[in-house]
Amino acid sequence: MYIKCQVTHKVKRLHMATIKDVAKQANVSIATVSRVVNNGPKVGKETRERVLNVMREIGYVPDANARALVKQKSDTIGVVVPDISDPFFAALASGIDKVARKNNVQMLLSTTAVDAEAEQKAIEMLIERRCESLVVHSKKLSDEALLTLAKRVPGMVIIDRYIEEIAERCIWLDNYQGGRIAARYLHTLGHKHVACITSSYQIEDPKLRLQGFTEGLSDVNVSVRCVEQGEPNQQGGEKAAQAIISQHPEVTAVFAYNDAMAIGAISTLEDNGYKVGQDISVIGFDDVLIARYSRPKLTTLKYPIELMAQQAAELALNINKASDNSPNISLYKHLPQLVKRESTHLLG
Amino acid sequence: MYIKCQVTHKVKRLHMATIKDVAKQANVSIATVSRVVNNGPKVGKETRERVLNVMREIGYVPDANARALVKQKSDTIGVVVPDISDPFFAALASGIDKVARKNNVQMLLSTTAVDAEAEQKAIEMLIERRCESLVVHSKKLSDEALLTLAKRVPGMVIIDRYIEEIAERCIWLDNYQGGRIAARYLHTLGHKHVACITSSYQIEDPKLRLQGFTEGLSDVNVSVRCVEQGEPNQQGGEKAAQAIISQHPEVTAVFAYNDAMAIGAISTLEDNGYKVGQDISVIGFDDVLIARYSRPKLTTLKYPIELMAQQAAELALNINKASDNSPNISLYKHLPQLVKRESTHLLG
DNA sequence: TTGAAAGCGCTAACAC
DNA sequence: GTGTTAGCGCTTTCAA
Repeated sequence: MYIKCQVTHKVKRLHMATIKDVAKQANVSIATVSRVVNNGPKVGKETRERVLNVMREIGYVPDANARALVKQKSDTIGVVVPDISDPFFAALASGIDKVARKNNVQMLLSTTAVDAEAEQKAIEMLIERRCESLVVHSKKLSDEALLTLAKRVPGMVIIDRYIEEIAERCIWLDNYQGGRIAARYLHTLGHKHVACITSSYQIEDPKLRLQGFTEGLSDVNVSVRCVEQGEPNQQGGEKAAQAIISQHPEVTAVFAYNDAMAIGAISTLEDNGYKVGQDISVIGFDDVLIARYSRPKLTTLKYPIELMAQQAAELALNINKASDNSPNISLYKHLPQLVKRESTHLLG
Repeated sequence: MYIKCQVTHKVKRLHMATIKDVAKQANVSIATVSRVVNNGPKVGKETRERVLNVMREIGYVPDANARALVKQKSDTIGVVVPDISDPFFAALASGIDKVARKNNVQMLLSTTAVDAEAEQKAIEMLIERRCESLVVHSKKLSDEALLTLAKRVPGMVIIDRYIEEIAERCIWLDNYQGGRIAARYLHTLGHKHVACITSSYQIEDPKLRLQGFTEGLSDVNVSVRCVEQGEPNQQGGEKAAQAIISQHPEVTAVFAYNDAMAIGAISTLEDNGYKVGQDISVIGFDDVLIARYSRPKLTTLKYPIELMAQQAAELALNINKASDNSPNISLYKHLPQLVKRESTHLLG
């Protein structure tokens, strides 16, 4: 028994100080220590001082895991995104982080490949960690899978996707209208020969944007000359533009799936002697950082992702508190906003 | 007593299923359930099946907090950065996330304002969460403060900063040499009238880069014509360039503190009739995404932050395992690499 | 192969 | 004001 105690003690030295250590040193009970740690109400001024000092001395740091265990909550908001190095998702994460900080909550980030299984696992991991709030960007999981998950986790909200059954927990962008807005603008500028660069990824967003674009255009009796697919990055945009100018030299305006593709397209166009913003118009989508840095500055549709992320975080955090059961769902649908810069021009 | 039990039971229904629920349902002890959850060795095949089924049925998800408590480790790597929406730090986070995923570890992100107290608190919070590994980017905390923290947390590594006493836990970039490299290159191109745009933030990096730049230049008998300070962003670069062209029109080359400032400078320059890459050269620092998207494409010094972050994460993770006590510290110092693109030109 | 029991560090009654 | 105590959900000996 002696030996065991000694060993235990020895091991302890390597670990962090616990509430017991503080209690012993300060000659109080652990309850009292707990009270001063949590700024509890009934603690003698002198006692509090003494405990505080001991805490400082031995470098006591409360164990959040233990606390989470007994309180049944971890003050953590979980976030699922495909890739944090993508500026779009960085903005998303940043928005969530801002409201998390304001609410004294930590952000736990889980990245996924763009892959259903990875998405499922990422969410599961956050549930294991007992995140009471979750903001999930998922493109690959089925509606059913997401629904099941949502049922299990009341504080889970979906961002960038609309699922009717849980509409009150979806913060999303109307991609279809985005396409229409682009179409209308190009029409206003007088363009009759337009092309569209879309993403080859099999998710809804590009389809909806293209559909909105096409329909918006056909409303004014112009039809899309050609649709080029590609990876949704600069290179994809470059290749697509190549195809467009070689096969459809009559085109005077291009609507790209996102800013990266738009900028890739611009690069190809300029390299081939076109003056973007004079000879040809290019319009992007998202309005990420590069849209402002590019030359010519990119006309694009602003995806207010940071704002949406903040809203999503707020929602996720609030569901668990006072559940405002009359949410104004109409506020959850966002519309992209046209940002006119230099890459588009009035025809003729 | 009855009442209490009932109440307890009622509350339980709202919460997640626990190991006990599984045990009861499957008619085994919690020890057995634990074994199957952790793929323990000695469990009867039939028993395992039964337990697995029950787990699925009642949707059991182990509580990571409880596990962390008893195992005294949380399989979490903590990261401290000022602002995740900054592409530079997004890249840093992404690097860490990659190795975290590979090691089945979650990433806990803590952002700070650029402020000593916030940095301290961020780190403390991660210690509370019992992150066994930490990667910290801190510019405002003093060496002493960082040293104290490092002593308390063996798995803490510092990134983007060198502190001699814990050199074996610092992954850093030689900013001074970066400045020299820029100087040498500009000299090679024949420039004699050069300016420097530096950051007004009071941290070491800009000072070192400027010092390296100045000394590198004076080695070849050219002196820096003027040094403009500004916020380390596009706008700061714009203003600085304004000052340079109005006060020192003879300047033919500019070394900017970072890519954002460089691009701001380019923007002002072009707006004032200069052809960057022909009339005047601009060189940036970092090589973030925008350097490749800008027009002209930016010549810059690559800060291999993602690589460094991976190395930092690897180091932080390994310190706690087999402590390789003969680390090759020389590998921890990184050199920025010149990336020649279009914003610089041979003079004359 | 399985179960009983002792905690991990902490909070929250409840008692004094 | 302060202490005692019963867990939170889990892992891990030690017995059986």
